[in-house]
Amino acid sequence: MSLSHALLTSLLEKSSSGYDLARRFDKSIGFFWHATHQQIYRELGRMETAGWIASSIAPDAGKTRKRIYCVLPQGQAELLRWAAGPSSPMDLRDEFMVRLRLDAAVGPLGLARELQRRIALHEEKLALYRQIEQRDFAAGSSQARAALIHHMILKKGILYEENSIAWAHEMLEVLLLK
Amino acid sequence: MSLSHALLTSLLEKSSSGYDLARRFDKSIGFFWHATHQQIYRELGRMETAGWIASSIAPDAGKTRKRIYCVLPQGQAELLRWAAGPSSPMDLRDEFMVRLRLDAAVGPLGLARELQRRIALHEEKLALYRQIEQRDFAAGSSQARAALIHHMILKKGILYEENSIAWAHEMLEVLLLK
DNA sequence: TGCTCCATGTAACACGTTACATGATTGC
DNA sequence: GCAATCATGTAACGTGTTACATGGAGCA
Repeated sequence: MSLSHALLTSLLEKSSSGYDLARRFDKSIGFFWHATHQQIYRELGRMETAGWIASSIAPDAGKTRKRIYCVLPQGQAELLRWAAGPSSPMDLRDEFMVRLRLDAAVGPLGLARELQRRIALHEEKLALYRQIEQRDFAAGSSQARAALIHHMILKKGILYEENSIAWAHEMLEVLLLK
Repeated sequence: MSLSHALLTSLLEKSSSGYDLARRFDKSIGFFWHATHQQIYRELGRMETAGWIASSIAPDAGKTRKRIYCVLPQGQAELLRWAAGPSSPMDLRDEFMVRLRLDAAVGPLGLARELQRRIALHEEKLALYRQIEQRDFAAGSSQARAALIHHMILKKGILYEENSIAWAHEMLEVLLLK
């Protein structure tokens, strides 16, 4: 939808190379927005052409091609312009729901195993999020606006995982009924 | 990801024209998987070429081009093959989270209004889902396996909306702090 | 020497969105 | 006759995925 704006925001937080950006992205915004390195390099190229960002050879480049990207005033203006517009709520495109409908239509497909695998994945993510929460947002510490917002974003993820696990357990009972 | 399998499943539930499929899709699987009619016609063409489905002129076509698609044994086999594989859990790609990070980075952007708009959207959807629940899955009625599954899918949507609304209210407080 | 990680890229293709176009049917 | 809806399609473009390729740096 607007990967470019997500990348711009990440670059605004910290100028970095495409590679670093890819890794940071995976560990922050990437929790709810995955992007491959190919997408990222393509977008960086476009944004540089558009004059939103500029690149320079990294101080620690040596003989490598490493370059650092930073946001130009034009890029920042574009971000603010974008942020003022409406945002469409995400849709929950979940393959597993289709499989469930198929199961309902043609009879038991033995989806319980797959559902249990998914529960394990959700629990892994939840554990990770809670670990981050304890590390970065210790209970009782007074928090600045920015920290509060980051905490709320993380909480969104935590709620989603908890929600998914609870639902999956109930679903499992239905699948195991007979 | 596998729109084709979602469409196949929908066609298996009921053979229909591309247009009807698009409308039914929007009102069932489409609650958590939107597709435009262009995507649907394209996929139908591909699946017919692949021998998964067959089309015939609709009985009520008159002078129109209306055609009915139905799933062939090959298509059904493909569905079962697909259903046996692993399904990747969906990612929560939400633009608004990026806006929040931007707000945290550069200062208040006045996102409260937009958040309130989103709360209203979530509440609309929730009301719709609950209405469907009352209509199709009346409390206390004994339910067959298929109905139980459909009910659980709907519940997934209901939980998600409730979840989103609760989170959004908490988020709103943070945004309105100062 | 060979392995892994850092760092960037090309190419091809699949999937999703938007705009535009066409013609029949239905209801006012 | 006109508008809305039914029904299907083309074209162009933007986004996302997968496979493959290149070369430097650090380490055993």
